[in-house]
Amino acid sequence: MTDVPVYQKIKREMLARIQAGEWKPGEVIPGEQALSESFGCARVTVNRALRELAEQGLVERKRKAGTIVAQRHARAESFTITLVKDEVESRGSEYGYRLLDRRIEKPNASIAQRLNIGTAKKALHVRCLHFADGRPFQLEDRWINLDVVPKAKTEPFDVEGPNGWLVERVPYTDAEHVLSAVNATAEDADLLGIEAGDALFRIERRTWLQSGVVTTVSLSHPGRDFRLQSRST
Amino acid sequence: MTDVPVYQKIKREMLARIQAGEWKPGEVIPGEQALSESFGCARVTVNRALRELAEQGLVERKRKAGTIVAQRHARAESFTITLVKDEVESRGSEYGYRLLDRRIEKPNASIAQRLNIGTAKKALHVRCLHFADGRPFQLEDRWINLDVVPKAKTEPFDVEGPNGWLVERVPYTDAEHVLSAVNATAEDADLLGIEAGDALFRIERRTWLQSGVVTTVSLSHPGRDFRLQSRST
DNA sequence: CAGTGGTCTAGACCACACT
DNA sequence: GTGTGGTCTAGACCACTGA
Repeated sequence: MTDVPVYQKIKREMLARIQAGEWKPGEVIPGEQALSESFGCARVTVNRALRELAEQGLVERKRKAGTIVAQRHARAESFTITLVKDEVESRGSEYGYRLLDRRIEKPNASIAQRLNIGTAKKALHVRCLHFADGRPFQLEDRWINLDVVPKAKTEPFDVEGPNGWLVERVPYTDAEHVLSAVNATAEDADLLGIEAGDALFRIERRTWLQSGVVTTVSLSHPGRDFRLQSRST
Repeated sequence: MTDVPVYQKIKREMLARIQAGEWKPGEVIPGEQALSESFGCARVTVNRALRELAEQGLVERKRKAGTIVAQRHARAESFTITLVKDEVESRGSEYGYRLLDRRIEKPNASIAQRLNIGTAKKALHVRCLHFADGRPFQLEDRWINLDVVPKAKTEPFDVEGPNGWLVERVPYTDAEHVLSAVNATAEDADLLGIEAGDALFRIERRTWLQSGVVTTVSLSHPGRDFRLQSRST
């Protein structure tokens, strides 16, 4: 009963103080030193509690300035984005894959900008479909920067999607994700076996290796089959 | 240049080993004790590196069994879900609010289940609109459990939305979020000033205070105006 | 039962950012 | 300058869980 870790107790206590209005948004709260004394524990323990609250977006920390209660009531929620194959199989469905096209071509201005290369430069463009029990589950439209991943040049991607291939072979240091809802174009609908205009849940991802963009991809899922879920405490 | 924290260097090194195939998925990696010796640092430092990798979903840790490289290539991505008002204002737009209806009524079976109350029990049902520069930005459809939040019974919600009201007054211990893409119904479209069938980005949230459900809400945004973004390293 | 990770402590040094 | 958070260490105890 009482073997809840000390740093968690402290987190709860501090949460309670924030919610009780004892510590107001924008206000500086006592320093780690002072808190550790009042809680009767080591400073590192208070530090961990505060660090986790900061990760969750409830407080903001700055050296010298101290820790302040976050102005905006925002909490960071964590969603797990899995590889399609795992996602499909975790639902108990059979995974399927089909390559649509694979071309080395010049990207348009928008894609070139996303890849951070010139429009004169060619890149690898792959489009493919992922199935769950034979039903289209995800439409993948990907561009790969051949400067960063030259070995992709000779990879046919006919039996394995570029997603898994990249994950297993190319490391990345940074990632960006954008989630959105869009209406399916006629082409999207045709490929996904749905009606034009149906809602799509789209995940756009870009990954970097140091300062170079590795790949940028758009993953579209029929809205009725896809959702992202998170649960936090 | 070289003042990167040790635990981060260790994280990178371990990431590299995983990506190089030196440590394979499902395989047990050396224990913290052994690693700290080989890295020439304290065990706590290795512990922090591994804890963070586990939070990101790259490894799984079990007592006694040790640490294994995660089977599924999954990474947890963190998205920040802000209060509508802050979201609108952070875009430099003017925030507006309008209450649509507020009733104390019996929920249908689905909602009753979500609130974890019987269908005979009444709950507070609030629907309202949030605007950005006069344009509908979010349609909120909320149910509040009056057993847990009795003081909501007398709150009119005519000038402030229930979202902000709850955040400031009612603490919660657990939260669940579900993100999805749906097509707007005729009613949704009418209220949001869009066409029926247009894609909506929907956030469904449920919060608990200990074991009781505080509230469940559906937040719908016109797809063309809304996206969630994350950036991680 | 025994090994592994989870947590805690007391003390320390340092970088940063405000004054 | 100087105080605050960021990080690190060496050593310790404990809970969990697989063998």
